Amino acid sequence: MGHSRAQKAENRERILAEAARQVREGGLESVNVARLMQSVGLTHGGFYGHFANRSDLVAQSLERALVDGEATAHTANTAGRPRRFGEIVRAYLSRTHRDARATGCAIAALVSEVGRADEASRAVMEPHIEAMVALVAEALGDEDEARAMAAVSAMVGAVAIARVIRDPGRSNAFLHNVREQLLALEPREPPPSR
Amino acid sequence: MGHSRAQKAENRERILAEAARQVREGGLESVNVARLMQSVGLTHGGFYGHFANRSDLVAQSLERALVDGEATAHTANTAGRPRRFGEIVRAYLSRTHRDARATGCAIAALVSEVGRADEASRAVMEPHIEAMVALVAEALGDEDEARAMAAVSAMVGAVAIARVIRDPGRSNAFLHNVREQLLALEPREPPPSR
DNA sequence: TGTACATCAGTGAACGCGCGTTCACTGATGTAC
DNA sequence: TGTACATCAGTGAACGCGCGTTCACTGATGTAC
Repeated sequence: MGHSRAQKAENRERILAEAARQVREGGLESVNVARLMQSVGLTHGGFYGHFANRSDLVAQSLERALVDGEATAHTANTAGRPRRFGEIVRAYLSRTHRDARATGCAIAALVSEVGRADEASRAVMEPHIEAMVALVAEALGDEDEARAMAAVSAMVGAVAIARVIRDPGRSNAFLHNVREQLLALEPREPPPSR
Repeated sequence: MGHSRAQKAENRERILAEAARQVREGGLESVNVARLMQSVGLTHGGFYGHFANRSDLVAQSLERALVDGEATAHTANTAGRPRRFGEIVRAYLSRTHRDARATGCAIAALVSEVGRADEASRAVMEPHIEAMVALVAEALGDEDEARAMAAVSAMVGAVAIARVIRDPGRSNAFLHNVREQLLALEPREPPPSR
């Protein structure tokens, strides 16, 4: 067995990345130390060499999920900021994103749960919400963030709701309708090109 | 101790109502049989005279939470349908509603959680989402539900997000901004009076 | 460059606690006569 | 209307399982000389 220092860092990394997936897939409470370690090919005892305890891990994996999710959710297939409003909306309100719970936006995956979590967890998610609002406001060319807040609420709400609706057709329709409504919002200053 | 049949029905009722509160306050997984029974003044053993098991209770209390929440969330201080769009939005996106997790809309309290729950739980929430969309569409005077879906997404998303934001001022501002944006949506056919 | 020892990442058995569930029991309710 | 018995709502001890956490141990890595 390779037990080098480099290996340790790499293992910690894999544990955290996997936890970030599991947290989005099953919620904060779904993370199980033994199962998590097993899914990374290690045994549960080693866990405490990487994290103080389960709750430490959960806090860190929430942050990680939020960071990882941002990339997937609105960058989809393009790269780098600043992005066009239409691109963000289309990526976020796509079927792909709806179906990619484990890798998609952690806000949509965990909002209602984090809303009743302890201050620490809320503090972790909060700046990511602000960042998303700022990103959307910028894409809209707005100086104040009012429209962006409404758009972000609608995006997060729609994806979360679309995941509840079992019939694929109706779920798609929901996503589609909200997407069209948002795309009708006009950027204030015309974006770089169109 | 009164153990009459009428008492039993009343007790079941109190257990369910309390579970519906707890489910919204702490999530589906937070319901604890012994604690629930204690909070209703009974002992845990008696629970199984009322429900098949914990998961049966959770399913029923989710439905109950959704029903109870509808009343509180958009009826606020008025009574009966159909309602004006502005009234619904103002009630839903109020600080009162944000702060009333245990008694407010169960969709906002539990969307992201139910989105990854089993088909049964999703089937319980789904018609309540449809009902909310229908209510809003009616209030908007829209024949199709596209705008209503966007409005519902924004309402649910905004309340869930506002519960994450710790600073009361910023949370209020978020709620306020989304509210104003939604109020700008014009009912198509003028409502009964204004 | 090689050897000896210390360090340390990971292992897996064991522990304890919380929690859902069962069950023999109690005492009141309800019913048959 | 009263008595005797059956029913049944609720009690609380006990059980078993899942799960977080600990810890003595192993064997490879890394370092001192």
